[in-house]
Order: sequence, then structure tokens, then C-alpha cells
Amino acid sequence: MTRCDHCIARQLSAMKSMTKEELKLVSDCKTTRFFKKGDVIFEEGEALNGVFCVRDGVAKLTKLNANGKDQTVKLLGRGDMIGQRSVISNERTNLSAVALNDIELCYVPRDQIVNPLQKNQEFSFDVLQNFAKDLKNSEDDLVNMAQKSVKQRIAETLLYVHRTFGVDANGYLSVVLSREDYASIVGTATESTIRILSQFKKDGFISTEGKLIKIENLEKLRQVE
Amino acid sequence: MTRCDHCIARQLSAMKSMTKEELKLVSDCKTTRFFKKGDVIFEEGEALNGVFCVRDGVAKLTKLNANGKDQTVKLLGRGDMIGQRSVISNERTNLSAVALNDIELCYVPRDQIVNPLQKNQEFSFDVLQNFAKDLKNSEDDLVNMAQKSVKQRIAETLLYVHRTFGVDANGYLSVVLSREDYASIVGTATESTIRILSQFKKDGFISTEGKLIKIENLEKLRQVE
DNA sequence: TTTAAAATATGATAATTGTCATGTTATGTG
DNA sequence: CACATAACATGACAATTATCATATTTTAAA
Repeated sequence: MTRCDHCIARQLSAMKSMTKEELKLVSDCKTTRFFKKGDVIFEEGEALNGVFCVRDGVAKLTKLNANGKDQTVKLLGRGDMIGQRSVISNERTNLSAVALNDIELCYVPRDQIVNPLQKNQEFSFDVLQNFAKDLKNSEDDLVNMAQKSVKQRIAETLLYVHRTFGVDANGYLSVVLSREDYASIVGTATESTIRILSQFKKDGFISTEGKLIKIENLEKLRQVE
Repeated sequence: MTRCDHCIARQLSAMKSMTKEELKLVSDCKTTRFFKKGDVIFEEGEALNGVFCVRDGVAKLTKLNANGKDQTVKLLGRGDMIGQRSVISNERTNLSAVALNDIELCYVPRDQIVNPLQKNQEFSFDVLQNFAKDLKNSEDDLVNMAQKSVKQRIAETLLYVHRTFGVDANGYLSVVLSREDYASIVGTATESTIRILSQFKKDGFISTEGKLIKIENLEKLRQVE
């Protein structure tokens, strides 16, 4: 079994401030899980008795609204933790997690997270700082959602995916999302997303190859109004 | 000077898990500040070297967007803490705080919050749980903003204000917000807000008396589509 | 490889929301 | 009280976005 202290995810997550002993416990208890593209990792309303840590791959957190539509709340990549909140507040999760491509997760039981949280000040302060950052991002997202046009939100999502997950050898966004995925992130109809992406193509801001998207002009995308 | 251990705000905030000694320090260091309706408590971009705790009154947290419009991110009432995040992440605040009516705040210097956070496990876990709750709310807000109509968002805001801050002796919402305030919360034009509130009046969902709003039919407001 | 299903694309049209103009009503200040 | 200012209200119109219909293309499975 892979040891946690070598895991690349550790470099990126709050777990970097766990002690060697704590990390050893995590290492011993954790189980590694693989999910295929499209697999549901957990469903809204489930009780999570542990935390997932993304070792490799990308997942989305979604929330079902009253009309039966999914809203994507967050994308998660390497080093991100899933389910910390539910574990800390001891509530069922209010989000579903779905794999966007093949993904490898470590599942760490609740106790191995909560115990260090209650004993290791550095770790708990780190998690607190992560939460503070998440909250700030969340506020920014809210303002964007409230005040920007669909076109702007799509442009920003493309830039976000580019910035966060990078590009493949040919310059295409390495995370491949369907038009419906993009629609679910910006909170609009799939048709609107398709139309706007087509427009971006005509404008030369992006190019596509099947489902792959390449950003051709970062600056123009930033200036979309 | 009023002692913190008698403060009603303490019953509601994470400070309830501070030790007597910690609370004594807070009590000795804190300063009480009064703001009048409309006063700016602090501005986006300021460095906050402490935390505000709402003793009485209501404030809003707003964020300026690129077009110069304010988005209201959160309303704060008795027992709510303002500025914890900036203090914890050691960053300048990304929000402004404005008094919505006459308000009394306690200002607690940074150290009196951060030191207990680094020493008192119970307190820091409590703050963590508060953050977890805030994050969940924030996600819910995002989904609402993304997927509900302006009309629904206004109806929900009325219900929220009713639920959170209650009504006066005559049944009017005890927090009095301008149409512009409501617009800034739901992220729409002031005129749209005025129109929709007029419609709600015609429909008999609410009644008004000057700026005062009374909810006449909770159930109908909940069912708005 | 064939074929069904899913994803993408686009037109037509409706619904929602924003913007600008303009008038009325409250509110507060000298 | 008078007056200036801000808040509220409403019409007319424009812009954005959603919805429905219908092709076309891509993908995946038999």
C-alpha cells in the first residue's frame, strides 16, 4: 500500500501539517478507491463517515435543485479534500460527487481526521485557513453568479479550468467537460452554453477538436462582457 | 464596561467555548463601537486587525463588482462575528460592512482571537464548525442564485428576513431594507425589485406601510415560481 | 461495422430581466 | 414649513436567456 507521506496529494492539502504519527495512522487506515468517468462517488444526503482525498483525476460536486436540475458547485483536483465539512459538522452531505474522468481517491475514516483536528493545533488551524479560503472563493462565485452575464461566466469557467487543470501536450484543456457540464457550472441552459461556445469559436477565442477545447486567446476571453 | 461573559452575543457565537480566562482577556481588550444606519463599518480592502461581534443591530456585507455595483453577500445580526476570516487567513478583507440600522459592535483585537484559536481546541473546533455551516449556506446561496428566478429570490429573501430577524409589534419585518438593498441581495436591478414587490402586494402576499413590509401569506411566498 | 443513443448544433419564439425615461411620494434638513 | 433629495413607482423598449423543435454529428455498445 502506498504510504501517505509520499503521496503527492499531501503536498497540497492541509494534511501537510499532520504529525508523522498521525499520518501513519491515516496511512494504515486509508483505502484507495478508483472511479471511472461518470461514476457517482457519493450522493447528496448520504452520511459520510470519512473524507476523500483526490490522488489523481477530477471530480465535480453538484447539488440538485427543486426543478431537478444539477448545479455544479465546485471542481476538485489533485490534493483536494472531499467531505471534510460533513465530517466536521457531523451532518449528511448536501452535495453529490461525480468523477469527471477516471479518478483515484483515498478514503480516510472519520476518526483519523477528527482526532488530529482535536489534538493537533497546527493541523486544525490549517484546515481553518483552508475553510477561510473556500469561503472567500464561494463569496466570489456568488457575486459572479449574481452579476455577470452567462457569456462572462462561461469565459471565466474556461479560464478557470485552464488555470487550475492546465492543458495537454497539444494545448487542449486537459479536463474534458461536456457542454452540459459547463452549463451546470454557470447555471444556464445547455443550448445557451453551446451557442456561446460556438460564438467564441467564430470569434477565434477558442478552437475545438471533438470535445476538446483549446483556448486561442486568453486576453480576449478575459475581456468578454 | 460590559463584561463579555454576560453578553448575549456570546450565547450565539463560537465564543461560548472560550475559557473564562480567555473571555476575561477579550473583555478587557475589547472596545464597543456604535454605528448609525448607513455608516460604513469597514471597507473592502482594509486590513482588519481584529474581529467585530454584533451585540445589537443588523449589518450587511457587500462586495463591489467590476461594474461598480454592490452585491450583498450576507446579513449579520446579534451574535454574528465579522472579520474572522480575514483575521484567520491574515488577508485584507474582501468585503465591506455597512450598518443597516443603528448597531452596536464589540471590536476584539486579533490576538485575543488568534491566541485562543491556537490553544483552545474546543474553541477552534467550534469556529471550524461555524465555518462549515457558513460554507454550506454559501453553497445553497450559489445554487439559488444560479437557478432561481429573480421573483423566487426576492420571495426567499423576504422569508429569510422574516425567519432570521422577526417582526415588530405590528407584524412588520423588523429589519427595514430599501428596495435597493433587496436588489443588492438578490442581484438584480432596483426597478425589477420594485416591480416584483408591487406584484406581491397586488397578489396579497405582502402589504406595506411606507418602507415597512408585512408578510401576509407565508405559504404563497414559499410557492412563488 | 452497424446501429441506437447521446451530444452538439441551430432556428424560431417566448419569457425574463435590464435600461432609460419620467413622474410621484417620502424623508430629512435648514 | 419649505425645499431639496432620495426612494419608490411605472411605462416603453431593448437585451439576454430559456424553451421547444429539429437536424446533424459523435460516441458507445451490440
